[in-house]
Amino acid sequence: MENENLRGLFQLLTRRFGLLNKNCCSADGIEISLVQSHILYEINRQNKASIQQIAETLGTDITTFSRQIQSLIKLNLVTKTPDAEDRRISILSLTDEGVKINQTIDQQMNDYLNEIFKTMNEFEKESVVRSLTLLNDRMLKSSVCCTTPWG
Amino acid sequence: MENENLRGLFQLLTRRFGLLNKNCCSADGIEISLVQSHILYEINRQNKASIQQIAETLGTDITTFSRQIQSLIKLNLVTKTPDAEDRRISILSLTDEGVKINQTIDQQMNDYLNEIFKTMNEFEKESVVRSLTLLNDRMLKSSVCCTTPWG
DNA sequence: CGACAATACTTGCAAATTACAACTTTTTTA
DNA sequence: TAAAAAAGTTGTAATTTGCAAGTATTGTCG
Repeated sequence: MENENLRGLFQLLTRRFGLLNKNCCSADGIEISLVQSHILYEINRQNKASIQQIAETLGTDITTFSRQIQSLIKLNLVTKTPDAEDRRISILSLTDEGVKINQTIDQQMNDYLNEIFKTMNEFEKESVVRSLTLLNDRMLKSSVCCTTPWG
Repeated sequence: MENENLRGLFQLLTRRFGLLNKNCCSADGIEISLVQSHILYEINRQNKASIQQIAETLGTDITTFSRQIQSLIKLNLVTKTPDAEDRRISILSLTDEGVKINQTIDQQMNDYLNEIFKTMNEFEKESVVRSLTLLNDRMLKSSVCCTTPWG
C-alpha cells in the first residue's frame, strides 16, 4: 500500500474538477474567472478576513491579490472595509451581488457533482464524501507543506 | 444525502493539492511551473499523443499550448516528431531529461501524499484510494461537462 | 515620549501567460 | 482536381503576475 500512484489520482481529479470549474461557472450575465470564483468562495468561507489572510490561503502573491480585489470591487462583487481597531487592515466581504454569484456558482457546481454522484449507490457516495472530508482534514493538519493558519 | 456541500469539498481539496504542487516541485536544478508539470505528466501518461490531444485534455487553447511546448522543447524536456502517416500532426514525447524530471516530481508528490496518508489507518487509506479512483472513473465517463476523448 | 522597526496594503514596471485572428502546410472530400 | 477541413504556428494585444519600492498605520524599545 506504500507505492500507490497517489499523485496520479490527485492530478486527474483536480484537473477534472478544474475543467468543470472553468467551463461551467458564470452567472447572472457576469463572466468571472476561475481565480475570481475561488476568491469569492474563500471570502465567503472565512468571515471578516483580511486581504492578507485570503491571499495567503489561496497562495497568491499579495500584490497580485490586491489587484484582483480591485477588479472584484469594480465588478461590485466585493467590498473592502477598514478594520476598526487596526486601520492598516482591510476586511473583505461580499456584496449582495457577490453573495448571489457565489451561490449561483455553488448551485451549478453542486448540480454537476450530484450528476456524477448519481452514478454511485448510496454506500459508495457516502464513502466518497467521507474520504474527501477525511483527506481535507488531514491535509489541513499536515505540517508537510502548503498550509496557512487559515486553512 | 442530496444537499452535501460537494463543491466545498472539491474546492478545498484541489486547492490544497494545487499548493502542494506549486511549492514543492522543481527538480534537478530546473524550475518548472505547475502548468509545465501537468504537461509533462500528461505527455507521459498518453503515449504518442499529438499536440492537439494534450492541449484538449488539459483544456488549454491550442495556440497557447503550442508555445508552451516550444518552451519545453527549449528546456530540452520534450520533443516533437512528425507523424509518419499524417504530416500535419506532431507527436509529443519526453526526452530522457523530461522523463527524469517527471519521475522526480512524481516521487516528491508521492512522498508528500504518503506523509499525509500516514496519519490514516489501513482501512481509511484504502477507502480513500478507492474513493478517488471511483470518482476519477465516474468523472471520466460523465457526459456532464469537461471530458475529452482522451480523458 | 519619540525614533525606528514592523505590518498591511498599494503602485511602477517589466516579464510571463493567454487567446483571438490570420497564416502555412497537409490531408480529406466531393 | 478544386474546395473544405484539420493540425500547427505566428502576429498582436490584453490580461495576469510578481518583484521592488512606495505610503500609511501600528508596535517596540531606549
